[in-house]
Amino acid sequence: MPDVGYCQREDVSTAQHLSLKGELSTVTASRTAGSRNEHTHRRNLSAMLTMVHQRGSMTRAELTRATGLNRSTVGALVGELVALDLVAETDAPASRSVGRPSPLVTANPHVVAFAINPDIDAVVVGVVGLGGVVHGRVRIAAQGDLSVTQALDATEAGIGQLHASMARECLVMGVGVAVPGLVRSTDGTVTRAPHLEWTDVALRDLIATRTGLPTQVGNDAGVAMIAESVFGAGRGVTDLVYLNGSASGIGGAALVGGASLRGADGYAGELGHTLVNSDGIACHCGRRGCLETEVNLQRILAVTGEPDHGGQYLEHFPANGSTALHAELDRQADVLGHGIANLISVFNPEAVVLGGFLSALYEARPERIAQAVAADAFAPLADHVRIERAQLGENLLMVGAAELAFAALLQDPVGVASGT
Amino acid sequence: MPDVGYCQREDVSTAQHLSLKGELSTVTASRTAGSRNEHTHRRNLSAMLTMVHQRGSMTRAELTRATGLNRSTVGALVGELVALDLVAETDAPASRSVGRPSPLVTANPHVVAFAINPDIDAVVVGVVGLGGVVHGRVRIAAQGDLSVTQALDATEAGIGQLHASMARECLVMGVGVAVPGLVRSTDGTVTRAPHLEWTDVALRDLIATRTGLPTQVGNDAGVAMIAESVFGAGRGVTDLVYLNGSASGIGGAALVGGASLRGADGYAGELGHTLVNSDGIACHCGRRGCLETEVNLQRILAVTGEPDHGGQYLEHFPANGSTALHAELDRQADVLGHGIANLISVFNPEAVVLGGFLSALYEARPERIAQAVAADAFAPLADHVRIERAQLGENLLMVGAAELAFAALLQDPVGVASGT
DNA sequence: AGGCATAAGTTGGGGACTACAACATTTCCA
DNA sequence: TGGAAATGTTGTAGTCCCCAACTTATGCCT
Repeated sequence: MPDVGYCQREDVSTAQHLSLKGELSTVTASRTAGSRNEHTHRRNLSAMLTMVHQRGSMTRAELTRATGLNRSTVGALVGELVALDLVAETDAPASRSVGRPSPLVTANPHVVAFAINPDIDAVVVGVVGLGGVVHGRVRIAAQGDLSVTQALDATEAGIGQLHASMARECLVMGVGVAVPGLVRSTDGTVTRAPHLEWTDVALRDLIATRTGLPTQVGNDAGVAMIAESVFGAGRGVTDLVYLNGSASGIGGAALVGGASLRGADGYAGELGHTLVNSDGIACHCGRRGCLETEVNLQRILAVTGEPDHGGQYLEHFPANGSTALHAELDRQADVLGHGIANLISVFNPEAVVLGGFLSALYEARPERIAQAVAADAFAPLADHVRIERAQLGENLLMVGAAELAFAALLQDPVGVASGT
Repeated sequence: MPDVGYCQREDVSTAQHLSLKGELSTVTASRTAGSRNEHTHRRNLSAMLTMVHQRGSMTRAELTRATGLNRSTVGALVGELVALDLVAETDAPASRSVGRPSPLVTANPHVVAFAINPDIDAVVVGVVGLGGVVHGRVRIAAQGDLSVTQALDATEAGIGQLHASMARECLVMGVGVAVPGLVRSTDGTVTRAPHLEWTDVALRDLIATRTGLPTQVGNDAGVAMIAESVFGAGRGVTDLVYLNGSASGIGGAALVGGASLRGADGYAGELGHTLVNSDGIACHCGRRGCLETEVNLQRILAVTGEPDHGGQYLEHFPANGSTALHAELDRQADVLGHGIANLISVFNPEAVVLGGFLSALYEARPERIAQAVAADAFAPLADHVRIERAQLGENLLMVGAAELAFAALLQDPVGVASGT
């Protein structure tokens, strides 16, 4: 019997996000010759659970239309999800139209995942339910720079705290971790996290053993992109580029044909290290003129003369700042526009979503960035692209990391939920 | 993971083709739509036909192992493909191992597609069979620059010539077109082909009405990438970047998680217009220092003082050229290395495949390019990436374009073949 | 208030597909 | 020459979905 879900880590990691990606290497399959009819059933359950999770409540009628399946089929499938306690059916809300009211199907928010985000000075731990509901979060400050051991301790402590305050009926599906660094997708190892100064940390296994829960690890920008694409500015978009500006640099990720861009090892999407200015300053990556050295919060703080206390300008720049600040914002807006145009040439996205201080920069200089993009990119590509600010605020990484943990459940509701 | 090759992400490019059969409208919602039992059958047939098409002959036993399906199921499926005349079963070759010999299943090379490649001075038309066999090709020269009408006439003439010489039993599945320019994937319109000076040409419909055959249009680099990924240097690779250097510029394409990168409108992959040198010369795209202005065959010809007569240096550079040539090759090798490093940061590919004069450049300066890549890219990404020369020669675009035409058949053998 | 139209859930029959097991066939090797 | 290994073939059972007919629930109109 294939014990789907927890024990097969490769399964879950390749199935990250919404899409099923088959591989052509067929050697591994011979053991678990999958029953195909059964798989049809699983796919339909998966599609249905994914819909109510992502789109919120839906009536059974809406589910019928959305899936194209027969009413009777939908009824049976929903019943199965209800029996697994993954969704709940409630009576229809008052009078919306003629006809017999259709029951409302809602993802059970008490099916939860823990979300972990280790950063330089703290670990943030949250608990997130199906539907993207953040039930709670705690921030556990580090003493000095965050070591791996500290991170593990904080993870355990945070989960413990949240566990105590959680509703009794909560069902924990797993742990999702968003790490600011390169994460190898095959085994969830943090190959290199520059700001944490971590190298080759087998984080997935460490957290999995510490917590006893199935764990998934992802790059923070990738995780944020997933969150925005499912619940935020990228809703319903299949091709988008996400750029996040934090105090420590620019992270990037892309959604390509509805699937997140992973690359051969999971390292894809280092969009902060694409060239925007050959004459620029040296980047810590060894190159010169990377996007993240030219469009950079520290350089803005240097102009304003402020110390960096972490969070300023991640949402807004002052409209009445100094001339020097305005000049620097102009410069960075131009460079960002060039960088975006470059990415548009590569990805032809439907939308470009900006988070962190890039969102603030876009708020401050929307037309300037749009002009730089229009000037640089091929017209057919630039014409249709939407530039948008990220919509999910402080819960961005929590929701996204939880999404990592939910992926296995969403892909195979019966296998994962009934095995628990 | 129970499912192997037969559960790949549905290909958007083929979805549009299905719609003309008046199929279910579930195509548009394929990401979330429900799955049916008949889909299972279709996917399995598709997987099997795709395998014999791409890998060449396989025994039924190999198919059984590769799909993980039951022997009886495979027998029935193969029988169906034989009945449709899409594959042929032949007796096993002499004694390869113990046991009853397994019949050899081979894609029927007489199931063919026409491949069209309009270029500045000519249209090349070919006829390609399943399995990637090029049965024949003709080149029809243009008078002056190639107009759309000329291209259509040449297409018709070329198909006519090839038709006359084709085996009687050939079954024509459609037409695939490789165009040097931006092609909108939704309707096969050539939005802009700079070197042909075409703008907004509804090429798919024009050729479809002219020939009476279902037609697919793609960008030439994308088409070449598909060919290399299926039959050439990118065999078995799911994440690769392809760069092709022609006399008129650099085309690019990427394979991402086993699917070709298309973008929202199909324009993705303009890798020749990514920045490599802010101080570089102006590009026809309006920017400065694009990869294709810095790594450029014309600039090499300018150094050697030769006139451009089309085909030189697309395979080899002379080892004993002038000092100026060598200096220029060095410079271009360095720039190409930087550009590749940039793309590696973005895509984290398993392989980078170089075609056209870039292949010749890599042959001439392998270590120099490798060094530039290693110096610029993150070590974890650069370490594993293979840089390779394209393997398919003059048939590259023929095979790739035919692949466009075969896509619908490969995805739904019964629907397409029995409808013919 | 009571029918009528609309919309949707429910139930049972039928079709399509795959798995499995038992049996038949072919080849290699001792 | 017979046994082992590998494979094809056939019939049964199980799963899943669709369809049609029936039932239930609501809004609207007379």
